[in-house]
Amino acid sequence: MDNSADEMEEDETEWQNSFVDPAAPTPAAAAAASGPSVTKTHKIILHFDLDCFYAQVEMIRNPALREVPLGIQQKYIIVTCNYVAREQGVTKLMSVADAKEKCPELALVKGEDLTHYREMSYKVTELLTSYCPLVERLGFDENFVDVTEMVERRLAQTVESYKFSFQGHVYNHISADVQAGDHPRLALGSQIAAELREAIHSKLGLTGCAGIASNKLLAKLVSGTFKPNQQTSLLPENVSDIMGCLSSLRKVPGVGHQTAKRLQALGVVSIKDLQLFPLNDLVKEFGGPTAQRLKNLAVGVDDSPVTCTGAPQSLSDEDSFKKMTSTQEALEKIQQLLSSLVERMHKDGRQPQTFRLTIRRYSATNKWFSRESRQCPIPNHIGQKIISGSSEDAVVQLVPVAMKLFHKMVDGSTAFHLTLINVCFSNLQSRGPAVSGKGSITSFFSQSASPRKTQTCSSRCQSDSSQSGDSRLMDRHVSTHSMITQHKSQLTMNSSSSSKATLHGFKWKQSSVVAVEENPKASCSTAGLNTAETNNATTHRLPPNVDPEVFKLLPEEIQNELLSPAYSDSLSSTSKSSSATDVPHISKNKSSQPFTDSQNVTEVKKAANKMDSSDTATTMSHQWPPGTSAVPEESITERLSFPGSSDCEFPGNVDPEVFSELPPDVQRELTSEWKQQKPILKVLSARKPSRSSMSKDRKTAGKGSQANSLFKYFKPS
DNA sequence: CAGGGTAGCT
DNA sequence: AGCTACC
Repeated sequence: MDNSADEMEEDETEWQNSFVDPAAPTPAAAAAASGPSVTKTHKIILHFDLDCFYAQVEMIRNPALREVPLGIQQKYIIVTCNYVAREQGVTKLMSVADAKEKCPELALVKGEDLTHYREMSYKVTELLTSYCPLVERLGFDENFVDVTEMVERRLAQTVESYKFSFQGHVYNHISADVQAGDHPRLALGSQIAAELREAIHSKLGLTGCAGIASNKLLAKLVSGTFKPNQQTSLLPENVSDIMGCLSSLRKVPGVGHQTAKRLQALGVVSIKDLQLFPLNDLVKEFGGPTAQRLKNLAVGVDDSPVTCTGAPQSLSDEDSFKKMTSTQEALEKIQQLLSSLVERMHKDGRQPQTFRLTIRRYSATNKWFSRESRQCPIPNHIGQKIISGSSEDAVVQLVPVAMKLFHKMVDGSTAFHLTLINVCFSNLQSRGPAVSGKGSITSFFSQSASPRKTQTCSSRCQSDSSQSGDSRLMDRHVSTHSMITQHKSQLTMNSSSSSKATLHGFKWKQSSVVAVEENPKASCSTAGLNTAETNNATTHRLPPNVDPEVFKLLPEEIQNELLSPAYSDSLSSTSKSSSATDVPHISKNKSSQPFTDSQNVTEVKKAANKMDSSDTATTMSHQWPPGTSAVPEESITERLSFPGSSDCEFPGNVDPEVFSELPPDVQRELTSEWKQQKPILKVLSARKPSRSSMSKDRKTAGKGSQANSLFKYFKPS
């Protein structure tokens, strides 16, 4: 069941190997194990895809929602829905009207504010990153992980070949010849995938699918073959099967609408068409590189590396609407968007150098895409205000800047009709001690300074957990993985503890999530209380003169020595309280009343209990020992927020206790009323809705705009 | 396409 | 600045 013990000897040699010859990706170890193919350097890529992500996040926030059909609504469409709703015929991207027709009982949660999703999304990425540094995000709910090196290490230290069994499904699996060729590595990959999925579940409460294959394309394609909460490995001999099964070229990631249309014009509609289509003709249409890439994709070849995503390169906020026809409306919308964007930017900690405004105009024909944008540098003094937390000032000074850009696109004196406005900060710079020229891994260590792309992550992973004498649980990685915590702080991944700044923008610095630790039981109930203590737990900052690339290759004790001064900072988690659009949650339609409030509590608990036991992987050939399945029960129940919970935001004159005694339908009605009345505009601090924000602090900004009045921007100048 | 993000190439 | 792609 577990690795027998082969111990730290192994580790040491590993370290030395890496240290001595950092350039060779897989040194002796690779050759040692299994077979001839060494140079081939077949990669093992994992693709993770969380199940109905937004719905899961909402179900964690309010577990009562687990039992009812739930849709996440943005404007008039259901962007995703839970599996209860899917059973009733609701699908992604269905209109609210259609969805309600299919399922009158559908509970709806507004999902336009992405805050919670974004936060959870980064927690997942961070968690994965803490096990293996090569992680690439794709949207909020998918991640690629290159585990090639981790696999090699395990291969090198595993003697018993019978251990190479697959976890989860194997695509089109027929023969059980698990020994051949790449199978052992894929099998190890599937074991890692299972462990990572389990970690995501136990630490974050989320379920998802994984695909295991030799490249990103294949991993992604195969991950969807068994849908909720399962995983599938793809053997090389079945690559053509999975490619052949694709119903159209559009199913190939990388072939979008436009590309598909151009191919269609050439008479290429199926995968097979593309496989057989002469490369030369393809080159004429797409150019060399793209043509080759397309041909490769058609046969399941994809050499694109897993590229560390790191912290986002831009932050944006947008809103769409049916029609906007006046400059006044635009001004207000821009102001509103800027307020939340500036706050987010502040939490990120980096200073944006560029601002961009984009719009979408209505036009009966050609109504789909076509956005226009204008951008400009952000004056330093404004940037400073953003990072220093003078958010209101920053907004006040940015609004005129934005309006200038607006008027470069929109002539305020003639009629217009807009359907979307987007504001964006980009060219994000981290101030802070010299990020070594490389622009690399440093970021993962530094706490206030930049993340940045860490190109390709230098191809080598550092230690993973694997040394485990017996707990093959990667939890052990806490000790080997450098910047993780040293002692078991039990922090709880989830929040409620808060840190002023540096949130998910880049949590990269020190994976907070991972600090959650054996003893999940204890952690959560105390989470809310302990935060002050747990927060300054332990992260380390690399001494300035230490090259991180080198650092990570060092043996653990040396690392520890280098790091000895404590670290500060916050663990992830966010002060939820600040979000105005936060709460009310169940917006329902009349016809049904899912729960009464007394039920509410018990239902919620039930739901939480169900959680873990129910779905782990399916055809797993072997299950976790009972004890290891770390149940996040408390952490889940802690998060609940239904009417009456402290999570809820009530108008000032409403006593939550009283509120909770009201009949549920009354609660709902009140809740939705408040929601509608509450303008999205988050009031930045505890301040009054100071409408007058613009009038104070007139600094005669270096150039343009005395902020005296914004009216001058109503017209083009 | 919807919706609210992202990233990369040109 | 725009397009294409991804979720």
